[in-house]
Amino acid sequence: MTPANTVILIEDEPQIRRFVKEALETEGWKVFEAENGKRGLVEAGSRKPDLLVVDLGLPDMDGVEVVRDFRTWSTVPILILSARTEERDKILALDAGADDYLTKPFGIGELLARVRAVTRRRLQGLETSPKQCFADVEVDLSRHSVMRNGVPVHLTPTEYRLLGSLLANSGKIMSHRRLMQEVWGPNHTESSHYLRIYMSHLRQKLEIDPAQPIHLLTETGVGYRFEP
Amino acid sequence: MTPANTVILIEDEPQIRRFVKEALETEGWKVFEAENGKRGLVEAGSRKPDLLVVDLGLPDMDGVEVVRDFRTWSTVPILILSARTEERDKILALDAGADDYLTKPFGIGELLARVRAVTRRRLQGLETSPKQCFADVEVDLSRHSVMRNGVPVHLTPTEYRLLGSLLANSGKIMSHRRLMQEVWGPNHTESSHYLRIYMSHLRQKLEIDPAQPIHLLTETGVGYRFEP
DNA sequence: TAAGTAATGCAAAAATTGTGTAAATTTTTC
DNA sequence: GAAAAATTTACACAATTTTTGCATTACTTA
Repeated sequence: MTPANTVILIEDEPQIRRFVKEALETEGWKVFEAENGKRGLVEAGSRKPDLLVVDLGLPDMDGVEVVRDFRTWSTVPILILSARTEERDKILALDAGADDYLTKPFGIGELLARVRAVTRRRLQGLETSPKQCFADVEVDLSRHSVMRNGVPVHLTPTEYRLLGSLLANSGKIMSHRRLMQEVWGPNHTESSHYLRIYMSHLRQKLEIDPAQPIHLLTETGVGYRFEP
Repeated sequence: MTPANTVILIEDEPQIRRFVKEALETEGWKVFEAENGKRGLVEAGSRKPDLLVVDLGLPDMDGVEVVRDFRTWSTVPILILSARTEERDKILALDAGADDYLTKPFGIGELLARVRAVTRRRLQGLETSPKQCFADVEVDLSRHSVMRNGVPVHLTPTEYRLLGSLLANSGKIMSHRRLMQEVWGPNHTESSHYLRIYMSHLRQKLEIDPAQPIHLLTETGVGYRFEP
């Protein structure tokens, strides 16, 4: 878990709360606790959680009510903990918007595995890809997108590979031979002719003054270099 | 009539298979059965399912292996049925990519509620709301409905899956290979010929000027992208 | 510092590859 | 068996890569 993800744990029994809290913390979760439904909803509203773990049997309101209320404004995953084994209870909670329902007593391992399963899809979607910026240009190599002043810039596949190769070795000099090999493959290492043409294209598209490049630099007799 | 959702049921015991099949059919699922893992994977590859229900104890291979194999090319939800109550088994299956794990014996009601929970999440997808709008078009993936200026637009199942795949990854480039895998299954990754034909259909049906698309965009040599 | 040589930049062509669309044919579905 | 959908076939068109050609810049040495 890269950035400490936040979970709200709504559970009135202190022992179970402590047990679950410790388990979640071993997986890198930042846990906020609430001992009743009302406080839980307030916490959920202010902490911007990535997950809710809710006990069904709360002192002030039913857990299903918590789920319903929360679902009116958020799609964050909800995992239910409950001592109730009745099928009717499970159906009610799941149809109210819960993602999973775990019956007490349960093992730490299963709890954590279900948490992983329930948060997996969301994590995939929220994964922020690394962006590289220079001047008025923003490059997201993994998403294949280049923006200039917020306007998309179209690059051809070859232009893309060349830019990627330079950016991946930002600041370092890349020899003609090395660049040719990375972009055109191992059979095109003699000439650096294509390189000049495509460097020219990149400068036209990305440099403020293509004739006086400040980021896509020539190292005469050696190769090229990207300077951030 | 909206096209029925498809589920592959991989289960060797005939009684349970019939029991589960009938339950799913009452909810409008179109059920394809397989009595072992190999056949199940073949069915999954050719039927383009929206859900997999897998028994862990299969005669030819372990259910976890089925999950792993399937997950190499599809993100469709997987629900595990199992007689094994060991925590270790649950953890293994969930971490292999299953979305939920139901222990035998189980009730019809709980099974269906868990199916609803698991597919609801999928339709909301990666942080996408159930309804997506662009230009004069309104798409509701959960209802299988597409409207244009309030008028229903008919899409064939393939057109629908392709649109769904693009919308679920809104803004990102989807490679030919990835789209072919998601829409035509793991055995059609070489050619991107169908893709061009169905992209053309979608543009005819959804773009204001199909010859100058502004939402269903081509990334020459790479793939396609939906721009909201 | 001027002239010569090597290296680089760039435009525009030809060649190649990728793409859009219609229509005919086969397969599936009801 | 009729209708819908998927697949196959065919070809015009567009984008990209490669080739060609030459002007410009950077280094070297007299």
